[in-house]
Amino acid sequence: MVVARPRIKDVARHAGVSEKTVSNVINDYVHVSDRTRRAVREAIDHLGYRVNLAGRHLRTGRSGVIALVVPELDVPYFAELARHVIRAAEQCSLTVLVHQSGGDRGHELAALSGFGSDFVDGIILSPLALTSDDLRERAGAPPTVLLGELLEEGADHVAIDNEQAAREATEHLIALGRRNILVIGGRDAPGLGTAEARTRGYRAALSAAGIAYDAAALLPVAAFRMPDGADAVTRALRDGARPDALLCLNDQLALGALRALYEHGVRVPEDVAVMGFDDVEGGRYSVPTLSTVAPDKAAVATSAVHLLRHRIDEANRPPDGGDVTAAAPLSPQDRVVAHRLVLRESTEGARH
Amino acid sequence: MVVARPRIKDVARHAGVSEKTVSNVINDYVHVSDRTRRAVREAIDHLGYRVNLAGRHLRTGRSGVIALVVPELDVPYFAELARHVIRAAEQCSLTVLVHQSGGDRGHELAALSGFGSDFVDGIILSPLALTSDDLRERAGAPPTVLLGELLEEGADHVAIDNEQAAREATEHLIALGRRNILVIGGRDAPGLGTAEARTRGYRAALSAAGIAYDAAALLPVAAFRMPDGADAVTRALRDGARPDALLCLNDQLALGALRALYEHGVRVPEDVAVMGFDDVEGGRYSVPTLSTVAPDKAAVATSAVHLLRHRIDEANRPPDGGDVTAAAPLSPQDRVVAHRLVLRESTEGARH
DNA sequence: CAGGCGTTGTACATCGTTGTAAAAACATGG
DNA sequence: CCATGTTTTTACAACGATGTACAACGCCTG
Repeated sequence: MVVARPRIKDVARHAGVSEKTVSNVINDYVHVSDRTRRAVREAIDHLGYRVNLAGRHLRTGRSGVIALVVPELDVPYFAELARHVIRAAEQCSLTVLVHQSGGDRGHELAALSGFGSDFVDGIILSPLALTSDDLRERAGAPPTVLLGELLEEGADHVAIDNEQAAREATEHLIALGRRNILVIGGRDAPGLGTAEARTRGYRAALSAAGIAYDAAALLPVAAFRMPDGADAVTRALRDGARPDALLCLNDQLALGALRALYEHGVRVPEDVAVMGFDDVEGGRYSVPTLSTVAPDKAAVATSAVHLLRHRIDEANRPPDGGDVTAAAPLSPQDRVVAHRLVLRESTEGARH
Repeated sequence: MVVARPRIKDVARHAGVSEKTVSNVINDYVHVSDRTRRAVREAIDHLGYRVNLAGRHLRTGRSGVIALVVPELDVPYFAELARHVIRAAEQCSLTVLVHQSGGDRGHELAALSGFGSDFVDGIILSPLALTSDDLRERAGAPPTVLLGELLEEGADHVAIDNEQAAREATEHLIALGRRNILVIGGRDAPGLGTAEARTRGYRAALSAAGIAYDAAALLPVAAFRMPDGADAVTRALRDGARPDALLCLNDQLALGALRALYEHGVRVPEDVAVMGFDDVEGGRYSVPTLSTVAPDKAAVATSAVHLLRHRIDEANRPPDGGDVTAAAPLSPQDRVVAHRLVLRESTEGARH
């Protein structure tokens, strides 16, 4: 026969105290004598009690679950990021629910306001299709941290300095003597996304080096995945482009590009140097290995999680009894995380 | 000012009915007159009501959340699988919590019995380190579906026919005239894991072709990732092995192996043919592209989710009033999902 | 030793929903 | 018009935990 799981009342009875006292012990309330604390702990261990999260959730309004919303989990960058986020959340006693938006605005919106609001304590969102307007109207939504370029003033976000990173990457290519640099995934809109920021960095580097900028160097892509990178390169070559370098706005595009270049008999890096972004594992084992901009993914994840944790606690503090010492609600945070250039064969060639 | 979210009682008041009636409408209870049903629907829309999952969870004991437990999310196979599982779960109105076990038995055990039991309605577990004993003792755990080789009789599980798949892959290599086939990640234990099953298939193919089996052909790895594949190959070559084919027990090992072979100036497939397992996207763009065993991942995911959904509903049905028509509890299911060989450059060479 | 204060412990109500059981409303047939 | 059966609706009590408010206790001080 299956023994029913013990409840707080069973522990209370077993320890000879009230239910509330057990609750106090569980929640590390200060004013509990060592004697009773020990007794309760013992009862808990003895019965194998563990709190029922449904009850706690209903009572406290917090579930201990946060949502991570990414476009696609099978894009390695997001998978690696998710891994770090889950790890970091664990440290903060949070559990992570992973959602995929498919880069779809509807899904992202739903994530932002909808499904979560009574189930999830907070949201970490890596937006692809959202606009600033969407963000502005998120009333009643749980605390949210955005990953990637800042879309809207009032929101917390965590990212590397994409413009600067792209500039450094481009400067590296220029330093190699390359002048005709195509940008796979580049976008010259005034927009606020990551692609736009990286494109700005590219232009800044060109301009600083006195190289003319040609909008035709930006090759748009439907998605940031390998097939798109391969297609873009194939199309460009067929259209007569003769680049001596590619700045690919993520590693998936770059890996697809490497493949397409190989198929066209173009040597990397001799004929064309290739840079990516993200430093995914695949780029460390490709042929040739891929030079890339490596964001500190662990730092992105921990920053986002800690920031979110802070917001959650903040939102849950008693409605401020005018206590002057109480920390004022934190102003919107822009956390910039470190990145570095990782130079490998696709720009520097094999070591001898 | 923020308006508090409406509760069921607000809807009830607004529609002029009892709370229970609202609940009945929400849950599509049959005996509600069309008139009241409409009125309640209208009130719901008008107030923008949405059920509070905490309350429902506490009352019903079900959260609508299932856990997916994989060793590491940044192994592309698991990321791709997770994507499919999340999709499939969505179809069944289930939400997915992703856990990473790190291939650690402790974590897997915790997943199996611990954290979930009052929070998660069911578990999909891709075990790496669990033993049959661990599985047998999962009392009081929520319904569980295992992915991968069957570890224990009483458990539901979903997998491809790993032994057969490995046999086909090996036969393909043999048909190419290869005789000296190393198995990266091979394991000859009597064990029950996926690696063991694939190794059996390899041996069966050798034996059928009259090729002698040498246990030294099995190259153990610490993990099933690119570095391990590269290391294994490097070590083997240094030790004087001169294989003409590699059967890598997953694509990550294979991609690592490709890189190592390249570094040693070994041509693929001319000198050494390489096969992997899983058909991850990386293998479609590697140089050379990777021949592999492609499991129907979407089918694995949907089978697992549907099976789990079934178990959850089953576990929640009223304790059977002797109704003869009630479906008997399903016996443990072994679902075998289709796979196929995908032949690419790493065994067949480039097309001309 | 009364009075005051800070520490420990408890009774009770409550979070939002749904199952139970029974009442109310409605139909049907004699 | 009443007995009978079938819908439709409702009151009430849970589910398990914790916040509030207060009682009990010990200790110190005057």
